[in-house]
Amino acid sequence: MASKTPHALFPLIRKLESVTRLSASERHAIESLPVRVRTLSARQDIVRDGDLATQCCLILEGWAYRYKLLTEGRRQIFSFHIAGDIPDLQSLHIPLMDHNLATMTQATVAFIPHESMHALTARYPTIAAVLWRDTLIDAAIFRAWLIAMGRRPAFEHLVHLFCELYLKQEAVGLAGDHRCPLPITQNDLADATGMTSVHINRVLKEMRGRGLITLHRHTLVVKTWDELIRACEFDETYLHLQKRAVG
Amino acid sequence: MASKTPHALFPLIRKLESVTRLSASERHAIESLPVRVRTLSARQDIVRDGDLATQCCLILEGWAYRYKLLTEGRRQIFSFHIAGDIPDLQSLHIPLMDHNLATMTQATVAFIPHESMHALTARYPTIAAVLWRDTLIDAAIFRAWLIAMGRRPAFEHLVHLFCELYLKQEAVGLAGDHRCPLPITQNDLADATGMTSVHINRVLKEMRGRGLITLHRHTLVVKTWDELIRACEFDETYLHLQKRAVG
DNA sequence: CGCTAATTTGACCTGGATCAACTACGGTGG
DNA sequence: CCACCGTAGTTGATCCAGGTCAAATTAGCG
Repeated sequence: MASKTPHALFPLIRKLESVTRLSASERHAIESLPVRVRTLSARQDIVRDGDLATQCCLILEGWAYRYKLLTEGRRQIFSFHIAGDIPDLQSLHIPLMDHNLATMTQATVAFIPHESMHALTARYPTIAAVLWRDTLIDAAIFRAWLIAMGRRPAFEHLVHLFCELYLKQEAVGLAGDHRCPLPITQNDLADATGMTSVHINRVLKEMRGRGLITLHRHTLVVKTWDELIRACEFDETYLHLQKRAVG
Repeated sequence: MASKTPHALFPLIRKLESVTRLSASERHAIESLPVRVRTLSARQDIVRDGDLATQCCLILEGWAYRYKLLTEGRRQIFSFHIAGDIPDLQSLHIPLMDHNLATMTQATVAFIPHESMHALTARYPTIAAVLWRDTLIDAAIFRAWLIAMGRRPAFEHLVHLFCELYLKQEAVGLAGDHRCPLPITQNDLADATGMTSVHINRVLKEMRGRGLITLHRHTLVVKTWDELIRACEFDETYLHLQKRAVG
């Protein structure tokens, strides 16, 4: 491994190997996937609601998010994505998009044709299983968001989201020392939580006031992790994070 | 086909064939799955939050639902399931349950060991793909629920849910003529939509008043489908229903 | 018939929305 | 270096959708 130059799909391989051990041929098959790497500017749609997707998008760097627009300017954000994620993996089996995928920040992404993914998963059931699993975790996160929307008050809801985003980043080495990037606006937080940006602002003020967190210049600083966990009954099980199998 | 006695897994085969054509050996492999058929009474847990699942549960008759409990008696319902659904298919790749699955009504279910499912999907990528697709639609429905929770007022939200439940049942022949079973209480509707049962009751009254629907004795009667659709900007794309490939 | 769970209604309350400024700040161009 | 501008964040005042509490009323069901 150390002798090879890092492959563009390394983030994907790392993710798969955190769940299962890949054989040499499996690893080789992945590395042979045809990829098109692109750098996109912030706030740019990657696939749109209504599109027929023909490729998947692996995030190599930066943030992306998924959302849907309703009438009267309403917007619902479904998820935030970081390096290693394939936010539109679901399009592999449901090509007709029912929502949008866009960059949040400037981002580097790798596009992989569905065709190649289908060939890969048909030949290597293990790889198919791990990718499938990934989409299931995606769904588990949706369920967590449903709980937050339906049964948590605003304060708890937002704390819960922060815990999730911190842990997701920590798992891939993007967060640490109680601090992580959070390159999203209060308006985005509002559309992710079903609130208004005004109320997000007030809840953040309250969180600062209680000495739980700080959110400044797109950086989240967690003051007291334990209290944060307690403030929202956070149970990380649903994220199904592995203990860093591969460095 | 007509010469065979109906197999217990026929609802599953029908679902798979509505998406793809199965070869004789694929069909045979499914019919050879070891199943344990049971009839359960209403409101009985099938798998619990925290359990390590070892089998999947195919619903043959009746309703099931998934939910999670929080402190102070809060409950969030994630989904309702009918014949043909495998509500815990996700446990195949994430055995550690992060929520509960229970019957809503008395129900007949078929249990299939994970082991057999793994063997089946490893051998038949096509079957794996269709089952994977099914879990992706599950996720698509979660997204629709997120929108409803986050960005729809109560009335619209509930109308949307009714449209979804009607169409899901219609697709498998359980609804028709603007009428379908809805064997759930107003309290369940409340926990599914993030409201209180009092408010559900008032919204239902309003819906009756506007002549949109009737909900009585666990039967939903749609008075004017078009208005219902319009009242909640319903777009059925996310359900990815097939045009009845197999009868 | 009687018991329990489910539905319905009324009175009142509140978390978060709405509306409307105002402030801070990172560019950008002169 | 500063003036300008657009985006994002902050704050106050007021409002209302939906929650809470409590008490009937009705439906199932053994």
